[in-house]
Amino acid sequence: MSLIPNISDAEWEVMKVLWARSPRTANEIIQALEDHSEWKPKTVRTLLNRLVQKQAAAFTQDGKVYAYYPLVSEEDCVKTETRSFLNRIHGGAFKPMLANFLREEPLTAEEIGELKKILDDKAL
Amino acid sequence: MSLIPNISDAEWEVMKVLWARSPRTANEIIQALEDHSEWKPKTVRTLLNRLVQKQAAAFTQDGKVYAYYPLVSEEDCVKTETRSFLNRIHGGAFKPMLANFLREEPLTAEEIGELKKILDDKAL
DNA sequence: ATCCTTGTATTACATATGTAATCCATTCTG
DNA sequence: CAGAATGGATTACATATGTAATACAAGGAT
Repeated sequence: MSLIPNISDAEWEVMKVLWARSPRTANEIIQALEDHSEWKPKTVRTLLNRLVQKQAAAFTQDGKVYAYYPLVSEEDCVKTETRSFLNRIHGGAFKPMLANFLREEPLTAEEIGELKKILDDKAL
Repeated sequence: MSLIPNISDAEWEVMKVLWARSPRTANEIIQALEDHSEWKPKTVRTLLNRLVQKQAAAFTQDGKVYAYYPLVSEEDCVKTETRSFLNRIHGGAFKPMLANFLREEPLTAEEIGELKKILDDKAL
């Protein structure tokens, strides 16, 4: 039942890069993050180290260079985070949150259709 | 555009008590929390102080006793937290998260019906 | 062989958070 | 009035997190 470690906001950004493609060297990851963040290379390296410590990621060594890859799947992490979000905010109840957000969020007709289809499938 | 302060997990529990009914004295809040937490009274007082500092709550003084009340609405906080959750986990996109969870979560037929109704209303 | 470069390892430091304990002032009790 | 109890104010302390800088070691350049 592989426990998913807590992954902080900043770490999550790094994981997203790893999930998108891996393994990747530290420099590749730094590059990938330079686009949508202001992080200094050293910062990204710190985050990578922490992810390794937490066993959310690992690396293989090629010469002196490390290539990182995720140890936990995005799907599992998303599930874990969502569950903890639900527990925190909505006392664990899924439906109220959903109802709330279905009302709040702008959705296209098409999206609404897709969601209804999912519900239909589920109702079987 | 009243900014919602960051409210930590522990603080959120306290806010829930305030949202449920307020104003309440520190002792009443401590009592209310004793049921579903292991917190020592001093811990709850610390959390109350932090919430006041963050301007998420305030108190009126009656003699030596403080009665606390929320300064931010549950609805606004839930919205803020959910948005930040979506940004963090799903890159801001609502529908994928929803689709994911509609599939994962156990929902009763009745709940599915309600959700579909919300979607129908929304489709208009 | 030495110096520079580059990647990694170690260290830094402020703020947030969880979880209280101690200090202080005021009020109740005897 | 003196001591105890009670409630608030201040202080504590470890871990997490954001955000790096500095130290070190191995390999390439001269």
